[in-house]
Amino acid sequence: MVKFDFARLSGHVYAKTTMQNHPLKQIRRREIIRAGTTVEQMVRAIADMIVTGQMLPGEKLDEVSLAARFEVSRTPVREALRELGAMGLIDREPNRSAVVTNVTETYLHSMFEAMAELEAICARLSAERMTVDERRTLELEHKASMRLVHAGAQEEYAAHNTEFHTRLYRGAHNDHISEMVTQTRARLAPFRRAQFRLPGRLAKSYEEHGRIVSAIMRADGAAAAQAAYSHVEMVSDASAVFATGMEPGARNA
Amino acid sequence: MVKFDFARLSGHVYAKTTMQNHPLKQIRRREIIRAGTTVEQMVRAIADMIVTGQMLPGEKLDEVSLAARFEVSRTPVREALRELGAMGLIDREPNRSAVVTNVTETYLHSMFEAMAELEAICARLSAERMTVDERRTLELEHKASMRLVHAGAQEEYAAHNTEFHTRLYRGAHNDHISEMVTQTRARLAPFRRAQFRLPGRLAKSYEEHGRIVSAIMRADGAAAAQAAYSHVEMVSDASAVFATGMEPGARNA
DNA sequence: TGAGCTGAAATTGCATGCACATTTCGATTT
DNA sequence: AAATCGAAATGTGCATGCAATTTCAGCTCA
Repeated sequence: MVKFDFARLSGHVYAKTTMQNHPLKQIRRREIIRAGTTVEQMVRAIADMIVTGQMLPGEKLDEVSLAARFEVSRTPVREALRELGAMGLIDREPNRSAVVTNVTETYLHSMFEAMAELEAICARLSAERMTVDERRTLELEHKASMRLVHAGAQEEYAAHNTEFHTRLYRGAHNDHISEMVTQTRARLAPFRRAQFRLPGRLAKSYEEHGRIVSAIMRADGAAAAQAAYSHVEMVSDASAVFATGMEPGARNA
Repeated sequence: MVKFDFARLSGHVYAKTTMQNHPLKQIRRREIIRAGTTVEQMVRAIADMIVTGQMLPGEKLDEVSLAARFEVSRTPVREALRELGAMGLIDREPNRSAVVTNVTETYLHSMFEAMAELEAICARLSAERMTVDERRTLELEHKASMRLVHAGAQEEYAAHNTEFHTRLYRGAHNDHISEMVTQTRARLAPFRRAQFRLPGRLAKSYEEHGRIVSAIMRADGAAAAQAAYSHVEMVSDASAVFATGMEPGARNA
């Protein structure tokens, strides 16, 4: 049983919230330490494990193991699990262990479709509402990413890609839509992980981004929406390969 | 301090999940009794109180009072609060009491806009995908509601209205979009409650529904989307009157 | 052989208790 | 009288413990 190291999480120093029996009580609580409560940290940590594929769909999450792993009691673990359940990352049923959500193929499809629709909305709104600064940064960052394509830097391009889409969400200037699309994106992450490994996918992605950017630059909402929709469709197709080959629930702890 | 009666909730018989000291153990657990765990019931109960306006934005939800009210310990209360927080119905910060979410005016606006976009998507997809049965029922129910408009039956029309929109969500045949729009709708409920009291709103709503239905019947997705979008815009405008007049946070327990 | 039963082990649901944080309110000072 | 400080009161965060449920290995019997 490997214990979990909170400190690794998101590059922040970790300190237990409750300073029970701790001699150094004078450290300012969480003014320097941007970490939140134990539960919040656990939520992030577990969500991360699911989203990055360290935990596969169907895998069980039992409370005592998690409590041991994080070195806390079951109480905060239960709260974290409840929140993860609300986020849709795990399934919970009364009196049985939580399980990493194993979406059906049709539900997965509905999520990809929803993703396309939401991204299309964001692109359209971005085309209509982005400030000059936002537009300029979007275009600059996009052009800068060409280097990554030529270098074939998959990891780095993936990071750029996330940022690109986040810019689109923010550019829509609608917080609720941003939240919805961000959450949907997180839930789809496990199924989208390996897409940039497909040959030629990087260049294709870059080209599709280009279409979105150019539509936004000329404030053509309809074109931006269209470009964003088909971009997500491509990703969806590319991901479907992995999703179906995944044999969910196979690795049950 | 009035204690809460679980049995009143959603018309189902209530039985504590744990049968501690109960002689009748042979009743099949929760096959007949559709109630769920204590926490689930509390989530529903509290969400209901918020959504129906029995609890106003800004009102505090302290754990000990709730525990007393529901006659449980603080542990399940905390879990319920965590879930309500994830649903966006309450705000929680470490070491302070949960508070009924008091959305800012701009966030409220973003939710109404998101609602319009989502409803438009549902209407478009419904126009493209509804089965003949779904289309027929939608039209029949819509026409039947004319009676309620003439009678001025606000309560009944509100119920019909909910069902009408739910039909649209289901007709889109996309579970994830359904979930998103349903959740958004729930969060907006407190601000939309009184809209049918506005003079002439019933007839206007009926007319707008009619446009959506007719577009769906002739499978015109674009028109359906357009009609749905402007329908929600109307509701948004009608609700804004109440939202701004609400003076949130005024009634702090 | 295998389907069903049984009881112990593993695991979840909730109550209780204590440490720490925040808020409240009165005493003291200016 | 207003402002400030500090201690009691109120409330949250988490640990621990017990009852109830689920799981599963071993057994029974058709």
